[in-house]
Amino acid sequence: MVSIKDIAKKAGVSISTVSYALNGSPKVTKETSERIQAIAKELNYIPSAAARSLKKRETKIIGIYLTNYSGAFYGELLQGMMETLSKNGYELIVCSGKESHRFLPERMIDGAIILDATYETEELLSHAERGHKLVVMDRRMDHPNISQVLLDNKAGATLAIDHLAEKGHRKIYVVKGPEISFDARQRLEAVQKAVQRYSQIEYVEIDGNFNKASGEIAAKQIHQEYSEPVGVFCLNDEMAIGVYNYFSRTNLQIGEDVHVIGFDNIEVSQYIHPRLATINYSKHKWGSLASELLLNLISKKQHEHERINVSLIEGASVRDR
Amino acid sequence: MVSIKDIAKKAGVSISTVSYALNGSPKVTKETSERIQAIAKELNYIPSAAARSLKKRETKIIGIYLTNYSGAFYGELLQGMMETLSKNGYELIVCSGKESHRFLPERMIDGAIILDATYETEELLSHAERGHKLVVMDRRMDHPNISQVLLDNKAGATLAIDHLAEKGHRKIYVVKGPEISFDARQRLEAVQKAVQRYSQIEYVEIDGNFNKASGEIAAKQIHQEYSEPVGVFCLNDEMAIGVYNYFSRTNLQIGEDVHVIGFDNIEVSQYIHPRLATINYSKHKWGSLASELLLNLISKKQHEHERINVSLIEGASVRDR
DNA sequence: TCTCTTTCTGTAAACGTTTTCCTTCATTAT
DNA sequence: ATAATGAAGGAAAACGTTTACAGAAAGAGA
Repeated sequence: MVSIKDIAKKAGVSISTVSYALNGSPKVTKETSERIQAIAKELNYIPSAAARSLKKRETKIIGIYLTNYSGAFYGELLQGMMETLSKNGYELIVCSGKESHRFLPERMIDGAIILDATYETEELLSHAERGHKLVVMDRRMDHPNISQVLLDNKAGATLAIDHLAEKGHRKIYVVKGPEISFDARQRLEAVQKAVQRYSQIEYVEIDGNFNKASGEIAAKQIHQEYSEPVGVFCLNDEMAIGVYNYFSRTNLQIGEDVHVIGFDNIEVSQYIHPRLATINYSKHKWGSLASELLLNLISKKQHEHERINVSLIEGASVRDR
Repeated sequence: MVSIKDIAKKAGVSISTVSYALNGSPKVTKETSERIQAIAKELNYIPSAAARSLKKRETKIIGIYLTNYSGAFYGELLQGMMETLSKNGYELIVCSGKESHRFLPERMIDGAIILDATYETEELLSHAERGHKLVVMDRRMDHPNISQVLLDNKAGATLAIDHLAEKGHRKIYVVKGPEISFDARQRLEAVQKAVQRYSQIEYVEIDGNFNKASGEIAAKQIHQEYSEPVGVFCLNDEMAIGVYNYFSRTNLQIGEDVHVIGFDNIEVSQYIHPRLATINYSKHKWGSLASELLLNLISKKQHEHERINVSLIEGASVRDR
């Protein structure tokens, strides 16, 4: 591997001059600088990231922690992050797997964005305590080294229940999410509050796990109890897909007998029939905002709390009763 | 930041002893070792990744290069990679964005898996030439530092055409992929060859881009020219979804008037109606095999070429004419 | 001519590890 | 008693940068 030492030798200057030249410092004359640059190129010089980050104590890399990459869900989100970060000279890497947790404390990355409910809050806190910068998207945390940007789950869940109620539904099922998910808990809480406002509504909770399989299981239960048209609020779209899937094998029709609304507006939701009513929000903005807050945290050292707005998307999966 | 120097001072030993103790070397007695470990824990010591990789010239991190993260497609693939890698003490990071190309030459990662047609073959070659280890999944390359694992696109495309022909289709449209994609080129080539075997088949190519939008545009053309039932082979499932989407707004029915088969068997394909006929392969295996080859390349320094088998999945989207 | 700036370049320390040699000391064999 | 062996630990170099500081040369002001 060719290092600045080799360049220095070839150029007949010291390594510091090479370093200055390569970093465009004004401390070295234009001619020398250009001569050095030329030699560097000629020798195919590439700096060592390890050496540089050892000395500079930064890597210009940000990590995003995800539980699993599945779901078209993440595409837009990551795109939003990448754009904001690369505009500011940072790179994004996607991390998963228990061992990757070490990236932050070992200073392999300059900061982390967390969207992984299995990451212990304790652990995050200890990182923050050590001076590492974090943005959480999946929990509420208050610490000078942690910013947060959360979905307005409460508004979204309320919107969903109101939509079903408005369409005349009196019997409403809610397919819940996993206990570990902050979003799931917040959505459920809002549902419970919203539903209280409608005294005539009969409300039933069914366990769910945010994946298609649990949507199918929930659908089965709904099917077995079925006697009249019902509304079903799946706390995410993926479970709603599971519900569709189940009912496609029965004689009950989505949007006729079973009225379904989801949450997230994932890409598939617009391609299934009937179009899934759901709660939408900008994944792109969520990602870019999270990145922005992280950069602020790193440079200006100020932590902030932001919220992402949601809106209702109507679909033929929910119609008048 | 606490370093081994601090530990050494507190333990009253030299830094080399600390290093040995922390790395479980037999050069230091069990008692000393345990004492040092305890002090390390007490001081909350975390090693510096930069310092270590500077010295050891390895990071135990593998990078996978993707163009864009969209598509449920990647979930399983990455899962397969992660499993194989973590079993061998490696971490996986997902890289995107032009700047992330530097990770490999700067030795931030020990090897890379390429699934990104926009990555120049030239560039890959120059990395390999420098001694870096690569596995390509999206092109054919022959170099001692490069292994490859490709889909059997030829078999898949042939299977698709044969399936349509077998179902009695005489007019077949092929919605192509982008010129830049190796998979697209291979599939098209195989289609052209396969179609020659059926003299009575009328065969039409339509441009496509591997995304839903181009599927819709292709569908529009097919619709305009429509006179009798046709078969449509979309070179990937995503475009097939676009075709579904277009025809859902017309009076022509998929599986009745327009018979569609895709390629990839992405998750959505089984949730749309009618079920999309497609060419399937194990994304999990593709990923784990790629990782395995990379590890072999790194440890045993031998390069290999592998192929992933494909199979036909029938669906109601293709029926007898 | 001498000193004072200014402009350029070099010296050397530092970042935090790993690892190759040494040194020391105790144990055993002769 | 002496030499040989082995065990335990230490000193120091090395990995490839960055950067504070020092030094030299050259031009300008006195």
